[in-house]
Amino acid sequence: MAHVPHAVDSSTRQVRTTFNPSPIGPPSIGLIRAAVYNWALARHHGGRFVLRIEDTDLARGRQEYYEPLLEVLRWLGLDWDEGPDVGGPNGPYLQTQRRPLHLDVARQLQAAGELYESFSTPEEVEQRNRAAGRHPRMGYDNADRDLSEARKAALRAEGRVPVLRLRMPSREVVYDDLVRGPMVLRLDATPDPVMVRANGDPTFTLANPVDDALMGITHILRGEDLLASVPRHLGAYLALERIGVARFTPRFGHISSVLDEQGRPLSRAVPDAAVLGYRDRGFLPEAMVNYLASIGWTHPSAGEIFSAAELVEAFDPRRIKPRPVKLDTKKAASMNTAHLRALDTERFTSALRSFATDTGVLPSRLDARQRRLLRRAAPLVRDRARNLDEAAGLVAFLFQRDDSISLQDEEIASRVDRTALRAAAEILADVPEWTEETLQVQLKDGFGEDVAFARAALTALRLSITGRRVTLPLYESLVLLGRESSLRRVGRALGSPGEPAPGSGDRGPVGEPLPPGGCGTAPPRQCELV
RNA sequence: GGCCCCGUCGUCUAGCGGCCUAGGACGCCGCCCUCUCAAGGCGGUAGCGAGGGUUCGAAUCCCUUCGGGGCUACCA
Repeated sequence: MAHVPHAVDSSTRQVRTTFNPSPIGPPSIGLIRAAVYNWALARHHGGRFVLRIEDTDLARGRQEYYEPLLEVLRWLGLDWDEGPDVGGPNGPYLQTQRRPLHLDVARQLQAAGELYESFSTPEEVEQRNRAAGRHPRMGYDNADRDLSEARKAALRAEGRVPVLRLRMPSREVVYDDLVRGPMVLRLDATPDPVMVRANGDPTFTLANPVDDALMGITHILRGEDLLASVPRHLGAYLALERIGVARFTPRFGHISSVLDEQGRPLSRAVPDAAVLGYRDRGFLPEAMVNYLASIGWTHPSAGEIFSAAELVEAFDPRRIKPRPVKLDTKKAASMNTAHLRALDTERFTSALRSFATDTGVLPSRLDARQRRLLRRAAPLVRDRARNLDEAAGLVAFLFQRDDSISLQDEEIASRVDRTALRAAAEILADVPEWTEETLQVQLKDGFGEDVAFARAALTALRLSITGRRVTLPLYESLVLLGRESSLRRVGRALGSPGEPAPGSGDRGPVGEPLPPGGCGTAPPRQCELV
């Protein structure tokens, strides 16, 4: 007979969701996607988002992965209401510190007869399965459920130490998955699971439900690999409810795994799996949240590009696709571009500035002139860079010293047509006023009808003032850089007297940051002092 | 072996019995813009795994089958 577990009524109970990662590797796409969903669910309902670190796997858990976990969540703006750093009334939030709690609950469970001592070793279980003609991988056969005290004493006398197993109820339940809908589960098809190991350690099957129960978690969105352990968890909650530790069974939702390009479950070895890597490659946090949420979830009306606020507003776990999804970094990149273009100048400038500072393209302190430069360049950059990394590259030339622009790169050097550049330099030298319009008119007039020559000259000009092939629009770049610096850079490219010739090799590398208060367009004297 | 999940263009996705000769996005291909690298604009390519039902009508419901994945631990 089917039995519906005590359901959570989200209309009367505050929604409390949780994210409980194990720090066993760099935070991955799949893992953080779960965080996004749980966070969005809590925020959607005006509930609480609880962070708990399941660091009990000492063998695999590493302290070095703990901090990156919090770092990712902070970067993405997935703020937690309870957990490490912020505390809360249901702590501690590090699972290793909750061991006394787990063991105390285990004692209560055992006293109530929910847990029993089991002496069978895995080898014995397998032997019994074979002997009985069952498949060896059938699992534990519940053989120790009703051992007499005398028998237990005898086994103990042999030096055996028992594990504590949960007595699974023999009944069917209708389990309604938050993302997959209802399914019928036979709880007794699952062998009685170990809750406390022989060495006294609690297992995940005990610790996880106990912690979630104690923390009042109402909804849990987790990986589909845990779908198979739902019966065990349901059994655990039923027992916890009976002894009064849990007041209800939370709702579970199982999200699919993320696959690599070949369709294999994403492993930590895949570089693109690491979320922080995207940040380092110039992703905007809002774009990352968008992409993460988009792995299997679609906004009902906003289209593919949506903000965190829109995600929260519309989030419904039933819209999460249950099927596995391949990682698509190109799609992620295009989303990032879309978010970048959507930024207003203010926000774009500050995003660019902090990224460029972190990557060393900009000095950590900008003077007023540099700030103005950055601000003026920002709108130009925003409409052509596809990510912050490119954006930083596009503005780099404005903050480099004139003598650090390198044309050494073969690829670049070969594109500099010296004759055409000389012609451009001559025109530039006589430009009456240094504005986009004037520059454009003068240069165009100067080149006459020869399109190929004009193209060569403009290319050479771009290369010599920026040292890069892909740049901001040329005339704007010249104006931004200023007459002095522009002419000096062109002169250097031509190898003017007194200046090192191209390829002479004594210039700093492209991208070399200026010292604080650098001198991109400052008077020559100051620059040469540096 | 058992239990469970999943299956629409290359990829992600819309679709929840007629609006679908299947829509969108990314990718890819092509074109346009251009006396500058880009960025951008426009267009094209391509899919309901298969077979049976149910129905006037199925991508949508049912069954079977094939394929992919998970679990079957004193890992989490």
